Formats: sequence, structure tokens, C-alpha cells
Amino acid sequence: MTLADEAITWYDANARDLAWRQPETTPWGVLVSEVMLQQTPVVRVEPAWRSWMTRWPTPADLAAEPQSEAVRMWGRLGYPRRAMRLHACAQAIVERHGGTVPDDLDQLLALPGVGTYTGRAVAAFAYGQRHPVVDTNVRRVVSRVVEGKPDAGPATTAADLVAMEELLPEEPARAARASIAFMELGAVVCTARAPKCVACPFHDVCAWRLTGLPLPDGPSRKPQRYAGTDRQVRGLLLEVLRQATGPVPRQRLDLVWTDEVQRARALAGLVEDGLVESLGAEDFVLAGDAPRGAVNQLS
DNA sequence: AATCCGTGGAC
DNA sequence: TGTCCAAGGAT
Repeated sequence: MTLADEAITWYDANARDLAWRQPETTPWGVLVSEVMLQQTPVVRVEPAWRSWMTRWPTPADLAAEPQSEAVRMWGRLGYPRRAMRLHACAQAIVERHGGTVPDDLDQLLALPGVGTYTGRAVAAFAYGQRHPVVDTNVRRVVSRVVEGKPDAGPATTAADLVAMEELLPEEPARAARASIAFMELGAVVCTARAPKCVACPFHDVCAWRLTGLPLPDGPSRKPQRYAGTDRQVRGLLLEVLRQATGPVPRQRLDLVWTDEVQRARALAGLVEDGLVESLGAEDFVLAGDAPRGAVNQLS
């Protein structure tokens, strides 16, 4: 039995029954799930995915609505520009691909918000193709089991893709299943903290365990701060704009954060990023909410 | 390559 | 409480 075979056997018996894993899920449904799962936990994605797919069952359904509706529907999943890009992605799918999610990896990678992980995930999980799919879970599992290291590097590298490719079975559908199995293993057993080695199918072959579960060496990389950052201020501003049904006066936005300089910088950033539009200089809306022709192009 | 980009739950 | 981290992407 290869590692992939072991992983698949384990997955067949232990896979979570997630909404987007139902056989009737469309490639669009897979794509939406993958974008939502970028840095957001499964438990928070499930209800959002159901609502999203009910409202916009196809790319054309989403593409026909303003971006602001996508950002509102996104709610508090975090990183709202993912919603913006998913909306742009739906429009690109309609324009370039006649409303069908492409099955070609290069075409997938050309879509807004679709990077190395997401493009491969859609090609493999929606279309059953044989591509290595490497996310944080896969990197951690391979790092521990194969390399004996407690943690993987911070981002997917070309070397990671090659290493994973060599672990995959030849048959495409089975390769895709191996990838989802490695991911699931990393998500529920070989977790970042407190891994459940007793429940792991690699218990007896894991290089990390066989060398005594060594701790990470060297300084860990800097934790990302959140409190007090522009990201927090942007989040507060956007929350107000999501709730609003009409233009929001600047004075209302002034209430969310006392530091005027930082507040102004955060708001300008949201406009720069295309999440917010200004109406005149004193009113703001979620981008897409503005009546046609009402947007002040300069500020 | 390093940083930025939201949010909430577990410890 | 503060820290860590959760199916990344873009620049």
C-alpha cells in the first residue's frame, strides 16, 4: 500500500459529510466552496455556501447582479475582496467561457481570485483531473510523514507540487481522491496543534512520529496582528456599508474608529481596492450600489 | 520574498 | 487576555 492508498482507505471511512461534497454539486459549487474556504474554517463556510448556492446556482446568476450584493451575501466570512473577485470571476466565466466553469487548469488560473491552490482544486475535485492539489493541510502532512519536520513552509512552492505529484496514483479520479484524502487528514487528524496521531493511518510510518515528534526549531515567524490594524478598521467600515441600504454619510463612518488618520487611510484603501465607492466627497456606498453615473471618479 | 488582506473560535 | 490558526491570492 502506498501512502495515497492508505489515505484513500482512511478517507473512505472517515470523510466528513460536507455540503459541497455531495455528488450533485456542480463545478461552480466546488469553485465557490474553494474560494470561501480560503482562510475561513469549514464550520463558518457551510451555511454561507448553502445560502450562496441557493441564490446564485450558476455563474450567470451571480454575474447578473451588482458586486455589492456579493459582498453583502459574503457577510462576515472575512477578506471581502474574495467576494469581489468571485463576482468578477463569475463575470469572466460568462464572458470567456459561456457561463461554464472551465475545466482547463490554465484557464482556471486566469480567473480572478483563482490561484495555484484553487485552480488545481477545481480541476481535480470538480473535473477529476490528475493535478497535485497542495494546501496548508497537505503541506503539513507531507512535511511530517515524509520529511519528519513538524511544520511546512509558509506557502506552496513548485517543489511542493512536484513532491505531491510523485505521491499521486496514476488514475486521475483516484489521484483527485488521494488529494482530498490528504487534505482531510491534515484538517481533522494531522492538525497544526495537538495532532491525533493515535487515529492516523500513517501512525507506524510517520517520520515525524518515529523520531519522537520533535518541536519546530528556530524562531517561528511573526504572528499576524489584527487589533488596531487597518484591517480591523476596514472591517468596521465595511460592516456599516454592508448594512446600509442607501448612501452612508462620512459622519456615520467617522463613528467606527477614533483615529482620524487611520480611518481615512482605511477608507481610501477600500475605495482603491474597488470595494467602496464615493458619491461626491461626503457619501459612500458599497461598490455596485451607486446609481449609474453617480460615482465620483476622482475621490 | 515579505506583506497585506477579515473574522471568530479554541486554548 | 493574547496567541495561534483556519482548503490562499495578489502584489
